[in-house]
Amino acid sequence: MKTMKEIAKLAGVSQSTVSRVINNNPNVNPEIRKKVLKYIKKYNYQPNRIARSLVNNKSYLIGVILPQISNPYFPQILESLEDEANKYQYNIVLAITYGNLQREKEQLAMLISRRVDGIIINPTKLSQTEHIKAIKDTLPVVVCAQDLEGFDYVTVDHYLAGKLVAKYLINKGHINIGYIGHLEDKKFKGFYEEIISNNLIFDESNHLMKPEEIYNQQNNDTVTQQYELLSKIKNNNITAIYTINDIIATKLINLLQMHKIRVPQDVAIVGFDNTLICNLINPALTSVAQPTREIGQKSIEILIKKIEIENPQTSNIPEQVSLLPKLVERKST
Amino acid sequence: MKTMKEIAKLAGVSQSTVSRVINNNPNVNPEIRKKVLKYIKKYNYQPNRIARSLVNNKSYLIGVILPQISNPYFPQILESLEDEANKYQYNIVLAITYGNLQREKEQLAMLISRRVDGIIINPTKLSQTEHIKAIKDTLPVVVCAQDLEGFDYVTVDHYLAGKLVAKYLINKGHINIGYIGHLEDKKFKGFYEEIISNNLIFDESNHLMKPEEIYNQQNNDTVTQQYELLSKIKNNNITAIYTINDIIATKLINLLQMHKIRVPQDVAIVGFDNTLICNLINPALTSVAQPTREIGQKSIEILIKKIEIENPQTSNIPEQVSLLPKLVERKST
DNA sequence: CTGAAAGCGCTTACAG
DNA sequence: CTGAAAGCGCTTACAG
Repeated sequence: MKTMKEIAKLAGVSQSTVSRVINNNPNVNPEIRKKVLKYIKKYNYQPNRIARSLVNNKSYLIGVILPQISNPYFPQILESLEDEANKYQYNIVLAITYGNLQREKEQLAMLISRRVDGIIINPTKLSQTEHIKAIKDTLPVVVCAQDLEGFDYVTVDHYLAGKLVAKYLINKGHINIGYIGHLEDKKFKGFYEEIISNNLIFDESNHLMKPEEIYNQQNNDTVTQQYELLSKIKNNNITAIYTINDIIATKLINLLQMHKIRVPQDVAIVGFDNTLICNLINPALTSVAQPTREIGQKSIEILIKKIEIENPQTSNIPEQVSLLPKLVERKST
Repeated sequence: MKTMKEIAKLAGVSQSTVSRVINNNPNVNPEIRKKVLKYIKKYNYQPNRIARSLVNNKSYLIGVILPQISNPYFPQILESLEDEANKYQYNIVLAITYGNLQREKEQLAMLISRRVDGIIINPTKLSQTEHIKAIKDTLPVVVCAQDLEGFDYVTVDHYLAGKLVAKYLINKGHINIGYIGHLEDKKFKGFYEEIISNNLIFDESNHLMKPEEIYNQQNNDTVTQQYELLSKIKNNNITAIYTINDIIATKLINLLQMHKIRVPQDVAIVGFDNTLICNLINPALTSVAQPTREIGQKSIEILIKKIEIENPQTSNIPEQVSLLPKLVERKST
């Protein structure tokens, strides 16, 4: 691979001039520009962006840290991040943590060492983020698809999503609605408050189980305590169930059908994430869609705004965006 | 962020010495090393890898070019690539082409300009690869999850996979087996030859349709000419169908069930890729598993071997690895 | 419009 | 064991 110096020599000009041609600096004699371009083309010269980064103190690289990408939800976001970053001439260095906090720290150090211009992160553990906080005054950081106080973030509004599901099901006439998920989840909070504000009841008997009791994400295995679940549904006259993701919802539908409980006639089911699974199963699954494309786009937009701003101190108020969820209705409700 | 020069000044030593400490060069007085390390820790100094890359002419970056990652198959491979690269201290720059050849060329130029040490690519169009060939004498390239003559590659053996499916179905007693896919596909070639070598028949009536006739990958839409398909199956007494991916297989199962054709009693179905969908639908889908983890690992291993070899000319024979497919039997057959 | 020179933050012979 | 110096491939004032 030729260097700029070699191209300069071949064209009989100085390195400065070649640099000016490469960077479209108008102060170049058109004749000379043409000659230089000829040699650039002839040797298929590509300027070394590493050298350029060193001079400009800017890598045009964005580090993206994700816990995993085998769940179909993250690839959608990653694709959107990559696509949007490209529009601004940035590229993505991918760092996966596999749910391991130590690895997240190492990946963070690696990205800093590589002098990425900014970082997009979906934190591995929302309760342990000191190491991320520690760098955010040095390097722009945007939290993606999670809301984390003190940070810039872009996420779907989980609280509203919960409300949306409750409203929809109540509107359909359901008065006794079950939930499979964690009670601390904001997806639940909005759901719960909507139920209560409609003078309906949600107590322990409506909290059917935790997600890990029906499906083990690690080894992809079903671990249901079936009979407990089924009796809870029957004994409490549950007619609709809100689940925290499409996989859980699908496992649930299979289980119910196996026991001759019809979906949606006996029990309606709502999933979350609106993955491609929804259209593949029978009945097709009603699910809450996250605007993954917008999440990716907005994350990049905010990050690049922070990168290219002159004095970072002025904009100390974090930009926090909660996008609207959308309920996609299908046959399961 | 501090520089090496500043750390040197603080520690009262030369920059060379700090460099030696950073690089674990044994020729450093233990006392001095300790002192230098103290300042490195104190200021949380991280050496600038961009500068290092410029000196060493080595970026420890691998470019990965994929057509997309929203299909659940690619993330598995990408995860494996990232994980394996990390073990060798390399990181991944992600480049997605979205099935666009022009974009593939741009991404390739970008990666060259960034001076990645090597490229892993799943080509967007197998019929148009001149631009990839053009760079492979300059930069190590490994083709991933495809077999492309003239290149190093790592893939599952599609031919064997086809044979495997045919053998399995014939062994189950099926004598009239349908296929949904393209006839040029190697997945079909092995399948076909196995059928023929068992003195069974495969003619036009067994080629049920092309994949794009049952499912449009672009807009995620079902476009079946249902009646044509159903009558082909009935009129020809097809009792088993081999499809080229799990999504098509699932669409097919839904269609059959809608028309009261039972799976597997009336028609057995085999998918391809063994994605998470297989366990979610009813009946669970028998599918050909690709060893995605091994594909990723082996791709990185070969690439890094090529990167770190002294004279690239000697190893002009491309390394081509075809890994064994595995048939995962479930309820659909 | 053009070129010589300094400098980005490192590594690495070389001399001592 | 240590430091001064050259150099990696660029960009960018500066002088002309």
